[in-house]
Amino acid sequence: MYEKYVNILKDHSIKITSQRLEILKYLDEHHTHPNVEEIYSELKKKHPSLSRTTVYNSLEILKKNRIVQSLTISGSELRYDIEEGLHHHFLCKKCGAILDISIACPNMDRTLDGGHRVEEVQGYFKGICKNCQTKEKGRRING
Amino acid sequence: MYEKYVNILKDHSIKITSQRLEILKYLDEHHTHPNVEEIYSELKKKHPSLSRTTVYNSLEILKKNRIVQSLTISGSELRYDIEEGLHHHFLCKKCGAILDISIACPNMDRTLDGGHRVEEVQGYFKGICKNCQTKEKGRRING
DNA sequence: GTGGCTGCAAATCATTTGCATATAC
DNA sequence: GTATATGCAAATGATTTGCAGCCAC
Repeated sequence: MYEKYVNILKDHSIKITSQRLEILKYLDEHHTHPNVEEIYSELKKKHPSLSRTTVYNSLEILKKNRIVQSLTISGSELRYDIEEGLHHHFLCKKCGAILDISIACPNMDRTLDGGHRVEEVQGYFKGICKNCQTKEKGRRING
Repeated sequence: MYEKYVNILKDHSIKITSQRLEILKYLDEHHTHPNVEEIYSELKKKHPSLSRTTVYNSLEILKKNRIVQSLTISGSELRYDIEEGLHHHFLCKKCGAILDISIACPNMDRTLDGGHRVEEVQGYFKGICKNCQTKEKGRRING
């Protein structure tokens, strides 16, 4: 059950601990771009001794190994995401949901403006998601 | 001298105060994407009574009126930028500089993935800037 | 004249740090 | 057995809030 995650850690020569496995599993199973608090409080239910510090530490080492990435799209806290190929993100200003966006942006993967070497690319889109637009319409008197 | 900024505020029906004019002028004259602390400590020199709260408040009202935008690229604090047409940003992981990037990303200005309405777009690129690459080379024994 | 703005101090929230204990290898 | 990870509590840093006095309109 945890084999997949054990292997990921082994492949990167990261020491295997139950906390790291749980955090990795959580991110693999929840593509909701959770923040530290969400990961912490959710995992704390099953593993009451878990500390926030460990969540921070574990995410940091996973990030250094490019197994996860952190997003600054929300502005107030970091959000985490399993690395699964380049994709971008949409933040709904109404419900706060962060959604994966699959559009390709050309020109994103090379040297920029005369020589800046690019190592990471993140495209952030903000607006109102489909779902919240539907709700808006339903609430109005005249469509 | 402040006419330009007075007019910008007037155009948006924002009450004119010397603090707002100074902050707007600072952002117009410094395209370095400063954080609150930089704006505050720089302006404090000439206007010792200035408070951080006012810098926060002023930036907030300028942002609501789309005169400035805030960037989350640094991850630890907000950076501010005069709004001057869509452009993207590059963060140098070595020297911390944030540079304007002028490449155009197609597909960025429309409804996404079946209906999400996009109102803001920010493209963040991170890596090593041209200048820091030059320094790196100079420091090595063998090019 | 008054509602909105400024500036101060205290509060809040995410994250980091220091350190003693526990655990993977 | 030892270096590294965990967990706790305290510290830090950016931002927000509450509030009294001030100023633009």
